[in-house]
Formats: sequence, C-alpha cells, structure tokens
Amino acid sequence: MNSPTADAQQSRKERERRQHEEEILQAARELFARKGYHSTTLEEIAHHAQFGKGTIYNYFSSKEDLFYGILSGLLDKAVDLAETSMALHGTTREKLTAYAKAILSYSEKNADLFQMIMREVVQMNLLEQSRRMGDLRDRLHRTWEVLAITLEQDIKAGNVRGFDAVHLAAMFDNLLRMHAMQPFRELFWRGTVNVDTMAESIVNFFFEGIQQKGHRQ
Amino acid sequence: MNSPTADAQQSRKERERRQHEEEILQAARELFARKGYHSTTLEEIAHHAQFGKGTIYNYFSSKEDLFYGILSGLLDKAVDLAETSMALHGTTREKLTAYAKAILSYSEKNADLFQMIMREVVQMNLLEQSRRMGDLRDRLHRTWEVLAITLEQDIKAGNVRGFDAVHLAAMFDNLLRMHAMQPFRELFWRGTVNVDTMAESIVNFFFEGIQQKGHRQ
Amino acid sequence: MNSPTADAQQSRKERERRQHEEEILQAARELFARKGYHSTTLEEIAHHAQFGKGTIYNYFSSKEDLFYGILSGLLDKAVDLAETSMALHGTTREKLTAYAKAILSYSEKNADLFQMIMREVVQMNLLEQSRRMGDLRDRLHRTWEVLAITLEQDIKAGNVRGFDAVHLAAMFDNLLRMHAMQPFRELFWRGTVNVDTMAESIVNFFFEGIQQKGHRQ
Amino acid sequence: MNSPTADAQQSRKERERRQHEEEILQAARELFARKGYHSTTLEEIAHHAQFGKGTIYNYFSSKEDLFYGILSGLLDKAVDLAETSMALHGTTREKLTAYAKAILSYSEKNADLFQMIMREVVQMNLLEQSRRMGDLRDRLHRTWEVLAITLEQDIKAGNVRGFDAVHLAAMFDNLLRMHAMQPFRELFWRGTVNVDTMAESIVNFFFEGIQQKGHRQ
DNA sequence: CATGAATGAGAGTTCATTCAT
DNA sequence: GATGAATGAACTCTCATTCAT
Repeated sequence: MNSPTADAQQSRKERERRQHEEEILQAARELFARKGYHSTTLEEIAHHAQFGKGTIYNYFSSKEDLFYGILSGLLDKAVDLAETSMALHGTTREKLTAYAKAILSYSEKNADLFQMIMREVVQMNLLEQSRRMGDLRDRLHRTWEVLAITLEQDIKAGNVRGFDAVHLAAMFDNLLRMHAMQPFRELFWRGTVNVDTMAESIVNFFFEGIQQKGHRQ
Repeated sequence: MNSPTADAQQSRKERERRQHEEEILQAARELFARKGYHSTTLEEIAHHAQFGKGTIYNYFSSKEDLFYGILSGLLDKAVDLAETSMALHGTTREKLTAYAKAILSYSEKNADLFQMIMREVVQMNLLEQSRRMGDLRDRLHRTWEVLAITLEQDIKAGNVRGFDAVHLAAMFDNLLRMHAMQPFRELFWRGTVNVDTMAESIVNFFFEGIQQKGHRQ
Repeated sequence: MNSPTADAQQSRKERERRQHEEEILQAARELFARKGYHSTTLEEIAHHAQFGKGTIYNYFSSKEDLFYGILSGLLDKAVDLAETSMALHGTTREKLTAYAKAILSYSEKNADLFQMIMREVVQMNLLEQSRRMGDLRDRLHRTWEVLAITLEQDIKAGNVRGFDAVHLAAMFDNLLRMHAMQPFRELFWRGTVNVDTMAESIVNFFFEGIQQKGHRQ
Repeated sequence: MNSPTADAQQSRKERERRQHEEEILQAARELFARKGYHSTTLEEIAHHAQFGKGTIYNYFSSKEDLFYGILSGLLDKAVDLAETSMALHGTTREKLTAYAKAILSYSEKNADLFQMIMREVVQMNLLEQSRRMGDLRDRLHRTWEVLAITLEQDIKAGNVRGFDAVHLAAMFDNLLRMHAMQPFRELFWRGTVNVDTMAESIVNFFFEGIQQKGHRQ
C-alpha cells in the first residue's frame, strides 16, 4: 500500500477483478453454448478460463449464479440492441430491420448462444421460482416493451393493425430468435449467410404476411 | 397357460403391459414437464407412476430412452394432427386454422409439455449427436413437410408469395408453439382462453402480416 | 392320481425333476465357466436352460446354492476319477497317469470349468465361512486322500521319498489343474492336444523332477 | 506459491500424493484380499483408507483401475524378485531357492494377497478381454521368462532335462504360489512356519521329483 | 410346477462446493 | 486472491429374489 496512490491501487485491483470476471464469463459462455448447462462442469470452465476451480467461487457464488450472469448479460445486450435500433431515425420498418440485423449478426458471432437462451431460460423458468428467474423474464419482457413503444405509435397512426403492441413485439422477437438458431439457419438459408437478406425477409413477412397482394382466399 | 385360452392370457398380459407403459410415460411426462429432464429423478418417476424403481427398466432401457419415448409420441402426435388437418376440405387458411386449433387445444390439455419439446429437443440437438436425436429432428421436420405440401400448392397457384414452403411451415409451427407455451398464453391471452380466437388470430397474422391494408410505409 | 400306479407317477415325476435339475445345472455350468460367477445372471441361466427365471428357485434356493451344486458335482467327479484310477491294477506311476489322463480329458470336454473351480473355491473359501464352503474344501481334500493312500504305500515301500503323502497328492493335483487350464494348454502345448502325452509328461516330472539323471549340481 | 520455495511446495504435494495413493492401495489390498474383488465396495475401501468415497476417484479412475494398480504392483514385485534372485552368484538350484524364499517370505507378509492374484487374474482373464488384463498376463509371463533364461542354460549344459524352459518356470512358479496360499501353508506346514525349509523342500521336489534315488518302478 | 413382472437394496460414479495452504 | 485435494449427497442402473397367476 505504498508506491502508487491507494486509489490507483484500488482501481488496478478493481480493473483486474473485472478482467478476471469477464474471462470466466467468456469461458463459461463458450462451454455452456457448446455443451449445455448440465453437461458443462465447473472443472472444465475453470480449466478453459485458465483458473483454478476454487477461484471461480471468488467471483460467482455458485454454478447457477455464473449461469445467471451470462443470461443476464445476453438479455441486457438484447435490450441494448433494441433501444439503439428504436432510437434510429426512419420508419418502423427500418428500425425493426436494423434490430433484426443486429440480433442476427450478434447471434452469428456468438454461435449457439441464442439457442441456449431459449432452451435454458424456459427450462429454469418452470422449475425454479427463484427471484432470479423472475428477474430474467422481466428483462426479456423489457426488450419487447422497447420494441412495443415504436409499434404502438404505428398502431395509433393506423399503419399497423390493432394487435396488442407487446404481443406483436414478442412475435417478432420469437421469429428472430428462431432464425438465429444454427439449425434453422442451415436448414433454410444454407447458401445465404447474408444477414441483411435474412433480416429483410423476416421484416417483410412480419409486415405483410405470406399472402400475395391482391389475393383473398 | 390353462384355464382361459392362451390367447386371452396373452392379450390380457399384452393389455396390461401397454397400460403400465402408458402409466409410466404419463408419470414421466408430468414430471419432465414440471421440473425438466435433469431435475427429475427416476425414483420420482417410479414413485409417481406407483411402481418400483426397477420396474421402469422393464419398460424402458434407460432414462434417456424413456425421454425419447415421450418426445417421440409428442412429435408423432403433431405429425398426426398436421395430416388430419391438411386432409380436410376447404381453403389452406381453413386447414391451417384447424391445425392451429388442434395443436393449441392439445397443448392446453397437456400443459407444459410443449414447452419441454422446444427446450429439450434443442438441447439434445446440440450436445448429443446420438442417432436418436437425429431421428427426433427428422420427425419435427416431417410435420413441416406435411404442412408444406399444402402451402406449396398455394405458392404455385399464386395465392402465396414465393417463400420456401417448408420454411413457411416452420415459421407457422414456431408461432404456434410459442403461443402454446403457458407463460405466453397467460401474458397475452389472459382472459381469452378461447383456443378458436387464438388460432384465427395467428393464422390471420401469418397470412396478412401486421400491416394495415392499403398502407405502405 | 389315477391312470398308472401312484408309484410310477411318483417315479416319472421324480425322473422329470432330476432331468430338469440337470438341465439347469448344465446351463449354469456353461455360463459360469464362460463368464464367471458374478457376471452370469440368473436371467441368462434361466434363458439358456429354457426355463422361466422363477423355475430355477423351485430347484435351487439361491444363485449361491446353484453354484455350490455345480462345484459339488465337479469335486465329486474328481474324487470319483481318483478312486477309479487308484483301483486299477498296475504301478503307482500307471495309476497316477490314468488319473491325469482322466482329469485332463474331462477338463478338455468341460472347457473352462476347472478354471472356475480354482478361482471360485478359493474365493469363496476366504470370504464366506459358510458351512458349505467347508464342505467343498473337505471334498477337495478327499481327492487328495484317495491319491495319498496309494502314495503312502510307495513311501512305506521306499520307492518314494519321505514327503507327507497328502502333500504330495496336493502337489500333483495342483500340477494337473494348472495344466487343465485353457490358457496354459494353449501356451505350452499348442500343437499337442494329445492328452496322453501331457499326462505322461506331468507324471514323469512328478516322479523324477527336472534334473538330468547322473548329474548333481 | 510464496513462503517456501515453489520446488519444496511441489515436492511436498508430490510426496503427499504418493502417500495417499499408497494408503488407498493398501486399504484396497487388504479388503480385496480378505473379501474378494466383488464383495468389496468402494465405500468400504474409502472408509478403510480414511478418505471420502470421491477421493478415491482422484487417484484411480475406477474400481477396476484400482484393482489393476494392485495386481500390477504385485506382478512387478514378482518380476523384481525373480530378476534379483537370478542375478545372484551360485548354482541354478541356489538361485531358485533364493527366489522361492523371497516369494514365500513376501507372501507371508502380504497374507492372502497371492491368493487374490491367482483367483482374480484368472477370472478377469476369461471374462474380460480388456487390454489391461492382457497386460497383466504379459507381466506374469515375464516372470517366467526371467526364470527361464537361467533354466535354459542348464538345459543347454545338460544338467536339466529337455523340457521347454518357460514351461518349467511356470510349473515352478505355480508350485510356489500354491505353497504361498494360506490354506496350504496351514494344511501342510502347520508347525513349520520356516520359509527356508519350505523353499528348500519345494526346490528339491522340483529338481528330483518324488522318486527315491536308485529306484525305478 | 412354471412363470416373469415387480421390486428395492445396493453398487459404482459424478461433480458442485468447501477450505487449508 | 488463487488453488485443487477432499468430500459426500445424489444419481442412474443392476439383478437376485418374491409372488400372484
């Protein structure tokens, strides 16, 4: 506690702590995404993060806690992308396209991580009433609410039909997540890894449905 | 093998066997749906099915096998509903509505089970390449193909825009499954437990999108 | 209880019972010999004997009991062979050769069964003090005693050096059993499946040791 | 990794690890010898070694592995004793006597352990073709080969009759193991716990057989 | 007597968590 | 803070034995 100021000390320690925490999270993210929650052991995570097993417990109080940390980050990211996209100038169509591109692009870089969300959130959702799960669901809901604000305006303006705005947002998000999953991408967009085309196609479907203009069954 | 005819013996045994198998499946279904695959122990399943632990193994060779049996049944059911619905007389819109009603109605009676499908199939999907999981994915795909045959005709007839028919089927199915999940139902259809209304609303969205007629952004 | 005399009934039943018991013993013998006691399940034995699992329990009170039945039979057989051989006319050398041929020949036909004796008797020997194990050990001992009577005469006659006769018998028997084991046979007598040659060679070694005549180290 | 040198740390850890491994091996040795492989549970071994059940698995990857470790050690010991004895100066008779004394003496100190070898190796031998068991058999064979080298010289020199040297070694080893077994010792050498007398007697029998000099039947 | 579905004690094994260093 | 050996609860699965038919 001598050479640099205590503050600097503090901040360096603080910085290192964050750094280590992020390394652990990153390692866990990769493994959870690749092998699922249950099949990933703490030993593997520790090894992959280049730390001892016990060290993990200096940063996260349990495996579950670590898991929540990841999901939490992902859901925050989604809210983030939603807010950024909705804040853009342009039509709702353009905003949603931007959001779609952002999500698809992020999920592309983060491989199977989105798959994990769907899978595990829903899972936990049911089996544990823990305060934390409620928290996660709230965050998911918040993404929808962000999208809903924009949609609401269109409903009021008469551009969009009178569905519940949050419901619409949820459907859009769901479509998106479905397309973010690796198996779906491979199945339906084999050649086209082009995120832009996918995004536009989804938005197009969302706005106009499958029906050919001018037709009516 | 004396008093009644051997045939009758045989058939009674056979009947009992099916009966017991179904009881075990039912118990497992309930518990898996409520608590998830990993959190459900064989002891619990056995107890819930009113059998001894070892008895389960006279019917299913492993916990995984039991699980597979359940998913298998569910996916078969979905194919079944799809085929029945598509075989009806009427427009594609009517057929899809019938399918939607059937799925939503079935999922209503089978509670959280559809949730489990999404969750666990996808999970397995990733982490286990076992031949079995490939088989399950194939069955899921088959449902889409059944729906796709009908959609294909509409595409050819020019009633529906030129998407890939299987892709459309998958999107429709996905929308359906999303609405089949308990949390979604509660969130967006709290009052309306009316399956018919839900089905029609989903089909409507599927065909015409969210956009108000006559508008163009 | 009418058609034939009750006696005939009795004897037919009795005969059938023995017949079934022997079938079960035979099946168990084969499986125990091939896979060992622990790795053989009652289910397998029952199946192999073409009976239901429960039927075994009408003949033997437990798996252990069945096992003892087999060992018991084998050891009796050995005593039998010893007595028959020792009762022959001829020199001790000839008698022992006859015994050796009989044992090797029997073990050849009964495959790995002798292996099992060594293995399992000794095993049980230690871990269970049950009256039955004592009984088995006594039977093994009895074989030696039978051989010992003959050897004793040679010792008294001065043909054989003054070892303890039973000890000599045990050593001879041990040599024999060693050569009865499949792996040993394959290892040292690959070409020579000729039981006679083996027997003579063993007896020769037993009487004269490995030392070249006339030499003295 | 601070106060003492890292090296010292390392070596202390290393030492402790070996120490613990040896404790576990010792506990397992005792129990396997007393009760046999199958009748000994890991829980018992752990308890007897004063460790938790899970700890065993930090040292051995399975019960079988633990067992293999023990047999492996024993067979290595035998090879060792053979090599040491064969390297002595003196006649073959003296070398074999030294080997016999060493084995009998070791088996005396290690109680029922030799019994276990015969028993379990043969058992495994048959029912499991696992590479490991092949390895164990190879080691057993190696002991014989070591003895055989010495015997071969005598055969060439004409001191010993023209048997196969390895075969002779196996017979000698077998005689030895037989005498190493507790029940045999009690049976035939009750008073004489004197290892030297036993060894000499066995070697004597091995070289000259049971036949009285000068006699010929 | 023959049967085989039902049973549950008991086995080996895994792994999140603790804690002395 | 960092470590990893130690831990034991908890899990899946096996199989000898019972018993109603």
